[in-house]
Amino acid sequence: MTGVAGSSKARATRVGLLDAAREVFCAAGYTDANIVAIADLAGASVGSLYHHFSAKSDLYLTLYNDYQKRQQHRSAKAFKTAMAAGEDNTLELFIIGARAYLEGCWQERRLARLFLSGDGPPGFDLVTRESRREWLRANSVLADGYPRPLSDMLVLVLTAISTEAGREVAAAPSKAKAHRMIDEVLELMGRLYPAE
Amino acid sequence: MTGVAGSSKARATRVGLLDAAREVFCAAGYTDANIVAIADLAGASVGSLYHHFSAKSDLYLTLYNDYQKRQQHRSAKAFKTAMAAGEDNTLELFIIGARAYLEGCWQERRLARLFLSGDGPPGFDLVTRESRREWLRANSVLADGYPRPLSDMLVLVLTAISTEAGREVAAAPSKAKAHRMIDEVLELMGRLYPAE
DNA sequence: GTCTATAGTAAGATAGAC
DNA sequence: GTCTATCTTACTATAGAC
Repeated sequence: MTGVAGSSKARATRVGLLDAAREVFCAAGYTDANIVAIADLAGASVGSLYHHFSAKSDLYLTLYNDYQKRQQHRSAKAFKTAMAAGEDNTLELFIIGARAYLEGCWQERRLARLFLSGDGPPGFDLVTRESRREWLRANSVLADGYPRPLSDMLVLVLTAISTEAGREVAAAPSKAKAHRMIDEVLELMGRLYPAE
Repeated sequence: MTGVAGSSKARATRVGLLDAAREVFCAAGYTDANIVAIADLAGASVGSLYHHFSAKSDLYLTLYNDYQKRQQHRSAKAFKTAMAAGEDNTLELFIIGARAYLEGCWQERRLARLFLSGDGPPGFDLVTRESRREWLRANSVLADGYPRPLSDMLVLVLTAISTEAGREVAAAPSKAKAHRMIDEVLELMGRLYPAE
């Protein structure tokens, strides 16, 4: 065991802190979550916590970035599958990506509720807005070369719908209800097909 | 001048504090706004501020409720005018109310940006969600007796669109751009007309 | 009844020993 | 890397003058 062993123990501490943070944040929200409670639950000290993370917001943002990466991955996968199957309608492709996102909101509903609750660190809404832009950019790279990109306003509207629907899906009382909601909202998106 | 004179002076202090709070909140957002700075700008003391308002959040919520009342009033007025003119399509009525709301977002863009920024007191998103429900309830009372109410999901989607569009309108660089955005987004809402 | 000055409190952040 | 003890910052509350 050389330096790597210490590193691995540190990693375990870090992971434990993140697990504890997820639990505490999901239970109490951001504002009411207590740094001491997170350290305690992880079986670590406050000083150790601050060794691994620069602030309460850092813990929260790390959890968010991991979550976001998983959501991005789900959408990209669905998107690529649809393209490989010959789908070439830009709005349809967006809707397919949105379905993957919304199903992810149901699967990870505790985290989705947390991040969509509005109770985050100062400036968190800017981070989420940036993530959405990133999501769109990544998908539009995949759709590169397609003839008709969607108008800015249509994209804004579709994104707003996805976000709000995600909140609702994450709060749904059952899987069946969640899927019914998803079907409904995607049907509404489909009505937005650009008029000639 | 009896007790009323003192009362009137107190009222002036209160109004001055609210004006100062609006200025500081709009400039700095909620989190970075400083209670002392608000009192100073109003030419009052912190103790005086706490005599009139119970907390920083109380100042913010008072500003919000006033703003919300003005927005509600704009929508209701447009709504009633349209109904008097014989408009009886539920979605059309909603869109007319949304136009009034969005024009209000432009007129009061500093406040609109503040309240739509996501930087408010803990739990403020619940307050705004409640306001939206209130807005819908007030309007649906006006439209009482109409045959086809909109589905829950359609209402959710329309509300999400209005909110997000309001944010964009409030950030628009010119009146012309703002109105172009409003026209665009209302046109998109119109496409959501329930299919048979 | 209204305001000024000051103290209290809670929680996130940090310093320095081990 | 981890921990304990301490510090800082703001919001909050109150004592007492006018």
